[in-house]
Amino acid sequence: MVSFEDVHGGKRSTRSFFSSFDQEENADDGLDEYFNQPEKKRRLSPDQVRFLERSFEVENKLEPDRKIQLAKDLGLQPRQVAIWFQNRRARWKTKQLEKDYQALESSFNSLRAEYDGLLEEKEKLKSEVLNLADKLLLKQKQNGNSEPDDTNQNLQAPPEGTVDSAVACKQEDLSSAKSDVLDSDSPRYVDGGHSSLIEPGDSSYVLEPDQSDLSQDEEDNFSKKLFPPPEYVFPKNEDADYTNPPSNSGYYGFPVEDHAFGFWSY
DNA sequence: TTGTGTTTTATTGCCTCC
DNA sequence: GGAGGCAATAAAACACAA
Repeated sequence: MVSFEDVHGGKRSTRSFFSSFDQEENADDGLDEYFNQPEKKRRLSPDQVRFLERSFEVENKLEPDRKIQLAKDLGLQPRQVAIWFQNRRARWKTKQLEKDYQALESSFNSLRAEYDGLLEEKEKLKSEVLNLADKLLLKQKQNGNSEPDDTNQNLQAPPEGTVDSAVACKQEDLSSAKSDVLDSDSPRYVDGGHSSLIEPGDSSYVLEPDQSDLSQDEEDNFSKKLFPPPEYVFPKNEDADYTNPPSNSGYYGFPVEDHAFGFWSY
């Protein structure tokens, strides 16, 4: 049992919401004023908040018995305790969403860098192929052989699109690699939520394929793979429930290191 | 002191579960 | 149908720059 009767400090009062008049405002002249004016909100004292925080760390849901006991210990109304826990869970969830967003953002950024590198490599290889084809043609002309035989034909520059198809295959690998990363590192959302994180029109939607090189079909496939629909990015996972903050009763829904509660600072 | 942005406490309305 | 949870929101309390 912890008493918070004497923790009032400074401007703050730790009186319970509906019992405040029984302390310093219980004089006759104060009663009328008390009942005629709507009660002002009063912040909890730092000690009360600390106590509630510790309790929240132990278990973020509030059973009726525990609520009553906490209210007794803190000199608050049970309803105030319930409200505090409700708001605290909401803050916890917001914080978790921020963390999730940051994780996804950094994953996206690294994939974008990888993609840019591959694009660059693709251009290099492409020009190398063209260069070699030119050399080959030149050699053939020098040999005075205006009609290349079958062997030489095989060495000629590839028909338009061949190189890009090869590159497209690479890009396919990249996009599957991307989904692999998201599969393994990203949190799962039961309802496929968070799909708005990366959307066309969003300022973060900057990753654009080199479409000039792709046929229409390839373009379609490419963008589908690079920007899969939300359910592809966040496959359903029965094990995850991101709607529920951690509780001691079992599943947390987030990686273990996210559940230390230590991140919450006041 | 005052204007403004942020945080905290509390309410409301809807939903789900028993 | 009641209890309890959540999202959205209001409003008081607080922090802080100008």
